[in-house]
Amino acid sequence: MNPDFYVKKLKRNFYTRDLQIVAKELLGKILVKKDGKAILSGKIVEVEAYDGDIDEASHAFTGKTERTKIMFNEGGYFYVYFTYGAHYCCNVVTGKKGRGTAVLIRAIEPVEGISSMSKNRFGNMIDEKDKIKLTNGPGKVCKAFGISKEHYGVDLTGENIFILNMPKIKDDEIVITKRVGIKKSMDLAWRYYIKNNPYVSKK
DNA sequence: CCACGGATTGGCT
DNA sequence: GCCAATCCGTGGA
Repeated sequence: MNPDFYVKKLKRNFYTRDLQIVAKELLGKILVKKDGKAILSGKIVEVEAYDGDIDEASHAFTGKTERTKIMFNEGGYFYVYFTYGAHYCCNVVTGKKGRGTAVLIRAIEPVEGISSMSKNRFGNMIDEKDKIKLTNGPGKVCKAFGISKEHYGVDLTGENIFILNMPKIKDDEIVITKRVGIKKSMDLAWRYYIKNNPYVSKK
């Protein structure tokens, strides 16, 4: 699908940088999950940044707890949480150890393993017209990729779940808005998505 | 110990 | 557009 020279796994030093930079640069990168022989992958098209220090909407805002402790690790780990009694959401931990920052992956454009994603989401193969519904939301991404609590704390520099490097999306192709679905710190414009991408969850 | 409510989704009015 | 579903982490008693 892509020339080999830029398709390679992101290393620790990508993730340990500043939250907002990592959030923005995650756009266009390819999330990969290996399930035995099966490979699920997709392009990250929408993210949100959460900062435990100054952001009341962040789960890390109240400090380190059993649920949030992975966010205080150095960047490059997976923070998976369960919400509304039904859905998992996945985040990429960023920054230096002790910072409590993470990037929520809100939407993905499927690349490989579309039939597996269909089964995970709907229990069977879907019509082409429904492909858009596979991964256009944070809960949907986790369902499609089969991500749940067992993936809490996974090291993204490992072999099971990782992200492939891709060329940076240009600034004029990135839309920056306020975040979605939160009731605190609503003024912060920490949501980033790829302009005109059909898999973005909301306009 | 117990009550509250959520970084959502999908179905119904 | 509105709202119920449905766990469980969190915080107050």
